[in-house]
Amino acid sequence: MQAKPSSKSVNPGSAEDASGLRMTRQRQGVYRVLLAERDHPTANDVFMRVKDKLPHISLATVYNCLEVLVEHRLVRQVNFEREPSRYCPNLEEHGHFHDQHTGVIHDVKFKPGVQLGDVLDLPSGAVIEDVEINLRGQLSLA
Amino acid sequence: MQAKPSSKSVNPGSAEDASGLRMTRQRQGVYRVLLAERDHPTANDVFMRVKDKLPHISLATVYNCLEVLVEHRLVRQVNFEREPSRYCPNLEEHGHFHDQHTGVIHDVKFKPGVQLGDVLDLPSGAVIEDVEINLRGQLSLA
DNA sequence: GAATCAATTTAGAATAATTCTTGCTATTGG
DNA sequence: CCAATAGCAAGAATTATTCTAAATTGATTC
Ligand SMILES: [Mn+2]
Ligand SMILES: [Mn+2]
Ligand SMILES: [Zn+2]
Ligand SMILES: [Zn+2]
Repeated sequence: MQAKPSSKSVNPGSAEDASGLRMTRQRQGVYRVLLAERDHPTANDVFMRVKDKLPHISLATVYNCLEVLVEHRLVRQVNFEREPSRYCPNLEEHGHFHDQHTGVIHDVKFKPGVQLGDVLDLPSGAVIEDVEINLRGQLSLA
Repeated sequence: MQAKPSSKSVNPGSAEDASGLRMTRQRQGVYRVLLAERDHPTANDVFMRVKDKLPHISLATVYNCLEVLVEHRLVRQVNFEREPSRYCPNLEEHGHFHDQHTGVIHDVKFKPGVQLGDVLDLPSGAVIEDVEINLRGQLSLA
């Protein structure tokens, strides 16, 4: 259990979001990199990109920032097979299509009104916290 | 390119399946372990179980066997987050539900007649080779 | 059955993404 | 300003998996 430091007024003048995330320069930088190009970069990709703005940032910090952004649900972590994790700022529920020809990962929207239970034979009493849909294939030009 | 050794008759007396997989003692043992308990064991789980029958088998061999069984589609590899890979002998198309309370992974069937394209807004021209659906949550007794 | 020779197995080393440790710095609230 | 807490950086550690190299197996041919 964690004793939260008492703050009477709601963080006056502090750069925290509603959930108490402190938006440091590094977290800001990492988050901006993710928003800038929505191409699902790896931690190392993010590291290389964020160095432009923050030349002294470390890879460990990039991992820390990504972790905290994921925990606070500003970003989603995407895992394909056993490849390095990728990160995605798209907060709508969506899946991913990995084009194995180009290597590009595309967001895939759910059709409106579709319920998981319409599609899958869920164990009775299952409370789903997280859904992950990953597709692999190719884009044929035809 | 691989020159296949010429065999006039179709492998008389050899223990190969149709696709040319040689069913060695080790591969047999690994495969049997997977069929015996359909609980999605890790490579290391398989290693520990198969040792009963093959005390000299190595972990590297278990990995090799699993890889070749996956390539030959006798077994599926299941990845949750960044946890160790798990292996599943259920060849029907299905998803997985990870009960985070018990740690058990349940197979989840697709409802009959459901097409991926009914549910997802696939990129046009996408040819899907592989579908992976992973759910995380809990089973409430209610 | 023996010779051949590629496929397989094994033990151990190597790899690589990620996590951990530790000492330092920055920020917060008082 | 002070004390407490949170965050950062550098490098070490972890660990699932893959690789290497040498020994073994076993299918095919003689
Ligand atoms: Mn890729
Ligand atoms: Mn688990
Ligand atoms: Zn995405
Ligand atoms: Zn399964």
